[in-house]
Amino acid sequence: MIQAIDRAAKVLQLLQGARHLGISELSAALDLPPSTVHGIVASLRTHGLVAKEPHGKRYMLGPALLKLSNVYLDTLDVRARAMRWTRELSRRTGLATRLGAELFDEVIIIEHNGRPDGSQQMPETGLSIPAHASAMGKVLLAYNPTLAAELMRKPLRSLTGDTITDAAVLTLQLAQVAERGLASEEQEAVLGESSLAAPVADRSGTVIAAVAVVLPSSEWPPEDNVLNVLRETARNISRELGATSWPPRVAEPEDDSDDPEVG
Amino acid sequence: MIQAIDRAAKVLQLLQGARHLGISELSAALDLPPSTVHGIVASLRTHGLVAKEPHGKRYMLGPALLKLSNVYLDTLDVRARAMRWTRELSRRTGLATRLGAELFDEVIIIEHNGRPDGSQQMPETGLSIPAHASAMGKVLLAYNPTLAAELMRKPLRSLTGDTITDAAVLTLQLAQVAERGLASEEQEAVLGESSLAAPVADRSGTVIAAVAVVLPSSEWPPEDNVLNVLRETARNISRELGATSWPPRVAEPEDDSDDPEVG
DNA sequence: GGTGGATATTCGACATTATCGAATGACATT
DNA sequence: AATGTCATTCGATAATGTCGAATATCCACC
Repeated sequence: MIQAIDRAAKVLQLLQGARHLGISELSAALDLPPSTVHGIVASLRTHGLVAKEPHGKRYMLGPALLKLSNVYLDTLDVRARAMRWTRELSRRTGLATRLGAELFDEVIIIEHNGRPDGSQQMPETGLSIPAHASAMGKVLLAYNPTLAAELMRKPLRSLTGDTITDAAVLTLQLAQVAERGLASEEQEAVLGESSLAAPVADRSGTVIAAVAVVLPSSEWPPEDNVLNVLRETARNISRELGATSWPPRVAEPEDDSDDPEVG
Repeated sequence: MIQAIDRAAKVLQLLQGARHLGISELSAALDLPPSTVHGIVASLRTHGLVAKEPHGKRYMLGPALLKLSNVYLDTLDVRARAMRWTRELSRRTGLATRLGAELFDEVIIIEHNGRPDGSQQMPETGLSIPAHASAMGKVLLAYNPTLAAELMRKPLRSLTGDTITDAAVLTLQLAQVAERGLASEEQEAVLGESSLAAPVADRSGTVIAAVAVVLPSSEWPPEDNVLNVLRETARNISRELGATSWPPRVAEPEDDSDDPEVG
């Protein structure tokens, strides 16, 4: 781990959390001298990863991140392949759909289709949700025991009254998810919103993403039809990626322990 | 400039261009030993800024960038304030609209509204266009001589047959843009697509963004009405940001020479 | 199915490199 | 107008990242 890069990344993370920070604030948060932080920020700035506030002296995230992120999305094979299927899923169920990938202890939405009812909806691509509070997250965790173990080393943060905060309960659910090839969540992340997710596997059988349908809790539980169409969608995407069987098998915990590969 | 951070940023840039690269390819591109590059990539990877291909040994951009970029967009005051105005602009003109910010020698689209005709259109947020080939870019350059000078130090890349590649011609246009408070571009970036842009200023009178309408070249030139509504939109956004006059004045070249602040 | 080549990865000594503290400069606030 | 806060610059020190050789791993070809 290269120290300077680690510190630079931490600066980005801090700005991600606080939006606007001055050198002294960063300096305090990182427990580093202001001059050191200044050097780091200046370096990030020359690459557009950080920008100075128009007239204040605080710093914020920079525009280069937007460009990088756009390329990131383009790079994702799953996303390109999944798009037509998630659109169809949305059409056939009348529900909003999501495609999510793992980002440490969160799920990040890499594709989103609003409900096809024409109502004005916020695009959700780029949002991230704590994995343990999300149906997609449960899917990703269920098929990746290493990740699940890592996640449960810290206490589970509560987002609503219904968020699972007990590791034992979560573990139990994950086992069921792996068995059924389907995860659900009722108002565990957002009040009034529930979801259902299924695993997407690639050629090697590794689960690399999750598809989900999102529905108002007032419409819970969903019809069997929704479950079937969701499953079918996950299987179709997986097949298009070269997976031979579905639902996939749970990966063996790797001896090579650190963070799992993402794609 | 901290060396390690500079190199890390270059790795991100390379991955932005090539999507998938192995250590040896990066090593060759950066002219650094593989072990050094490996260390850099490993550091970026622990922060999710870079990810390993699911089963290959090459690397790609990581999901953390998507999250950062989402926060970046949320951070932008201009964007939040401009949204209702650009939507109205789109509605009143029947055209696609964009809001753009400066990213070195490019303009990056930070907000996009498709044509309100209901046709299927690709979201453009996050796309970047060489500044000299874009109406928004011309606006940003016209009000920032330092940036314009910097940009013309390298030859201007041609994107279509109509792209301005002659610095003298561009300089002339920029002067006109600053005078009129309006820039235009006919198929200089994309064949069949032309656009018109106006400056957005903040409280201090600094031009921090540009609004644009995009129209098929077949509909060129636009009606006077479009020009007026565009101007009105730019003025309204600027006023909402606290600008007192519009169009803004051209900033004096700063003695403090390096890259201008972005917001 | 076995072998060879290429590529990624690990490790430790060295010297380059980033770090830090003090001094300066800019700003805002009283 | 003066004082405090904060960002920024600069140069010496030693901690840090860099590099090359050795090893492991993966692929492709035979």
